[in-house]
Amino acid sequence: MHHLSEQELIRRQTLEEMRASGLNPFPAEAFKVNTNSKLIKEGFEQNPEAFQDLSLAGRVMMKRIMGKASFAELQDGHGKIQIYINRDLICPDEDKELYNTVFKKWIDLGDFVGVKGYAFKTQTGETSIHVSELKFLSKSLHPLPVVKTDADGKVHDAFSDPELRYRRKHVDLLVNAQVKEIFIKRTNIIHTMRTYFNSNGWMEVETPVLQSIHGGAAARPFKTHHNALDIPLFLRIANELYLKRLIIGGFDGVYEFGKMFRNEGMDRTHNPEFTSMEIYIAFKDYLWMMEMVEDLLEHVSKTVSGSSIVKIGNNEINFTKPYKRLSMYEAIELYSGIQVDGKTESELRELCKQHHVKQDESYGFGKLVDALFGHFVESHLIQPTYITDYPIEMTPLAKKHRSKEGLVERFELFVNGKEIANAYSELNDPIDQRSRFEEQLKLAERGDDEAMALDEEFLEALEYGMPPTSGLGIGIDRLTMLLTGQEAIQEVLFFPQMKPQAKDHHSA
RNA sequence: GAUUCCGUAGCUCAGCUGGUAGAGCAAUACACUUUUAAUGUAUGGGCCUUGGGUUCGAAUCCCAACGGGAUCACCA
Repeated sequence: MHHLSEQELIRRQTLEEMRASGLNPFPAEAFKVNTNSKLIKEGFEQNPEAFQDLSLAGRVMMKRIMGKASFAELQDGHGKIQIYINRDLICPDEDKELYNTVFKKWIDLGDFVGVKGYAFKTQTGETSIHVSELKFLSKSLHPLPVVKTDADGKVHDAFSDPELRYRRKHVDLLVNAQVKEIFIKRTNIIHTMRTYFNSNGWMEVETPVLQSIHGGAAARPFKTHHNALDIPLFLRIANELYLKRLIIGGFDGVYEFGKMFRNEGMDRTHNPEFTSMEIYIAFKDYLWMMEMVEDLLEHVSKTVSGSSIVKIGNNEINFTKPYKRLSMYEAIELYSGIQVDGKTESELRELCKQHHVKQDESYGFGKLVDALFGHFVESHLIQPTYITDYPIEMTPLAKKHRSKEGLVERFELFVNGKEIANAYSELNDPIDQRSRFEEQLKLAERGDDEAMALDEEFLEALEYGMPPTSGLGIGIDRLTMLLTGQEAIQEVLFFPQMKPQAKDHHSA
């Protein structure tokens, strides 16, 4: 138990006084509501008669007491509304305790109350509730930050410390209205995507989070242990191989929204667990997938933002299809003048050294190309742009390009300088897949710690035959950041991972 | 991981070149029957992140730890 502040002590004392007087600070019975703050504010003007018999409930966020009449602000799930409380109206008899003691003294900011009454306009024109009944619903023992907005819309005493905001998201959500909007949008994004997929007949599925081989991506995993089997298990870094096994099993289209776990660095764009959406469609290729993705994103943007143009920082991103397409080699040449095609690994390494591009001896041809791309191109790709046709070495799960030697049928979608989607024509030749895994093992021996592991079960599944398939992965957190104009992943996660808090030295 | 800045009341912040703390809001008390960052008067509230050091004296200077922000590198 931490040391109680003066204000916390006072609230606990108030709690005792309430109990002593017979007023339950945490009553069990439901309080029936028939409206909410938003409905009243949006509807009262046009149809005042419909707002004469109201019952609503929420937190008291502000009290303005003026003797025998007071104003307060009530916040419910839809916003805030002002309530007007007149002593002689809520206490028509001699007993004025409800007003003088319960309302004025015992109700603290953050407490829940239920009110009944009718809507009206105050002298200054604000739609408010004229309260005839007041019921105490729940006590708040921990004071909330009091954030005020003045007539010019300027926010005073904002609850703005990022660490506190992230650690106490419940407080952030309560006092910073725009935070809630981000999460409503996030849910809408996911809902819209799901509806789009379902309407095409693709099926939502679930695949294992605990995996004995962490395949499907290049990343360091979290390791755990299963006691009964006495085997190590890993939290998934990807679900790709399982979803392909479902395509092998005969589904035409499967998708999964799910958490992935990567045991790597944390910063404003990386959380150890993050949400990805992966979808696999049989009898399609990556060219088809590009058309699907641009159609999907335009649709999602319009549905959740009302526009296909989204502002982020100083940039205006236009999600209207179609998107620009550039092969990886074209992109590198365009932004650096370097021609990659036909170069050898050692020639590329020399070029990297010349341009101070980070690389080391473990890098194969593919990673050197990727290093050049990251150095010269990525930050320029502000408007949605498909980068296509990647070197075979860096993409062991994609099908060889139908016409270009040494490349695979892959694209990544870049928006605002960051990758938000990755897709292939999936490799379905089990012989080729085995040799690609073996190439990965060689890279691992050279010291590439991101090289992929060989998965015998997956290879066996492939041998049964997989139809030509296109697969896509979209980072949902990143997409949400884009569509809500946020620059930190912590802003789009309810509970971002935080370092453990320092111990309280004052506690016994 | 590297660089850099920061850590003062419940919240947002002042505290200059070292002399053991201030404001607004919140809280407490009183006044006030249409206010809205309500107002007026009064009051209480701080191991100044932690641990060392320099000094007669440290919130202030130095070192370290812990926590955080920003930028860069890697990953989605």
